[in-house]
Amino acid sequence: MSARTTAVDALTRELRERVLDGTLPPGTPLREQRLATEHGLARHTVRAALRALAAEGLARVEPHRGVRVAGLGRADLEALGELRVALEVEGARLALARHGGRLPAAVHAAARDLARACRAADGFAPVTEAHEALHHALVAASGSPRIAAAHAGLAGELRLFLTQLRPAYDLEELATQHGELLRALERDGADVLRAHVADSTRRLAALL
Amino acid sequence: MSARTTAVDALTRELRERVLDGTLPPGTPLREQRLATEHGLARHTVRAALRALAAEGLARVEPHRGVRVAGLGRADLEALGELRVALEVEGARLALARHGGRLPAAVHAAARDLARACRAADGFAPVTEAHEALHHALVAASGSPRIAAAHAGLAGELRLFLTQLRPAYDLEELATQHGELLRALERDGADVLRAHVADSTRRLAALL
DNA sequence: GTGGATGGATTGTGGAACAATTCTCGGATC
DNA sequence: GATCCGAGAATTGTTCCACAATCCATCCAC
Repeated sequence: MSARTTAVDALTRELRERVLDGTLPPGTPLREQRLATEHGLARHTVRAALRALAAEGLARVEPHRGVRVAGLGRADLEALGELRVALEVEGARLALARHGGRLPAAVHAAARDLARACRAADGFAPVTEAHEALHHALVAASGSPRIAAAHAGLAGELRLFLTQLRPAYDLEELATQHGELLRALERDGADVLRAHVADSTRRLAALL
Repeated sequence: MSARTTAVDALTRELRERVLDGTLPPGTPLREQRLATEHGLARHTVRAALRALAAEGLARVEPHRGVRVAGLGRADLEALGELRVALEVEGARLALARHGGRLPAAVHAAARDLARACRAADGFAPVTEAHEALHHALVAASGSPRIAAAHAGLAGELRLFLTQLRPAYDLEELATQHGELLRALERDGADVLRAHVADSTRRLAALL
């Protein structure tokens, strides 16, 4: 029951939600005074929340000019994809090394969850969530907290792209494709992930 | 000439310096009121600077308990090393791919600078600086801004370890070792970096 | 000793104000 | 008409002060 959360955390969470669900489109200016009065908070609190949001890559702050919801371009998407490749490939490599060339049960479970979400087909959000969870489970299985943390920090940005682009995914294909991905990882090693992530980045870039 | 910088930036910079040169040893509590009066600033300003420092990994903030200079343990060092490997290996891979299997002139120049700094032997700082610059030049040559940015964000933390450990490096060896590293990269590909970084991490860990 | 009360220190937040900077827009100039 | 310019508005950066919430150390009762 305890509202075990600070005011700036609460505001950060709400703003993050609104950015990610598209209520606040990219480029929208986030004025301190306006947000403060709207939420019944002090400007300092709003400021802190805005900086936190910027640290997640969901907003950009220009000194003396305010902060606005982060916009996205093809270059940003590609750069983000390259960073994801770096983290996921090395994460997968460590995960495989730690578990004798196999992937741990948590990863396979995440793949099953994704398949289930694809079949259920009740909305887009559960699928992207399960997809994100699978990729993160893979990285988390590396046992490397910093790689996992860096990867988790990218989740928001990635979702920002997804909510903007609403890609036309074939859900059936998405499920089987990831099942095959896990098999290929255990058979051929971590590098097969490179093509997988690069391909999904390419698909998104095509929508820009 | 313009002091084209905000107060919080200035304080962040000063605190960063003091943390990195060892004036503020790990574990030192950074009290808001104390820093505010000492520097003639408002507590809010100090708070912002402390959050910025924490975002760089140089301080840790515990809610309602304040922030203190980041301490380091073996686990932290190893986790940092794994993240560096992820970024540097993929960065090097992209750099080689972009330049037809070679490394661009900027990287070779950085290696020469390192060799020069090692021979000059006037202090430790120039060597670690040149060493950092070489590794970053390698990653920057990837042309991937996000990978480069993530790598740059690790520089502070890495230096925090170095200033604490003062490893006994054979400077002659350091220079030749990195010259050989570049040759090996161009000959055998990016993966040779893994052993290089892992080895240097191991050396540091041995001092803990 | 163990298990609280209690008070001091520190962080979290609010409110108002002012300086510094950027933005806006109506004129003056060409 | 287009461009430059300056005054005022809007917004951010910062200070000061206050108070609630939380944590911490110490002392007391048992």
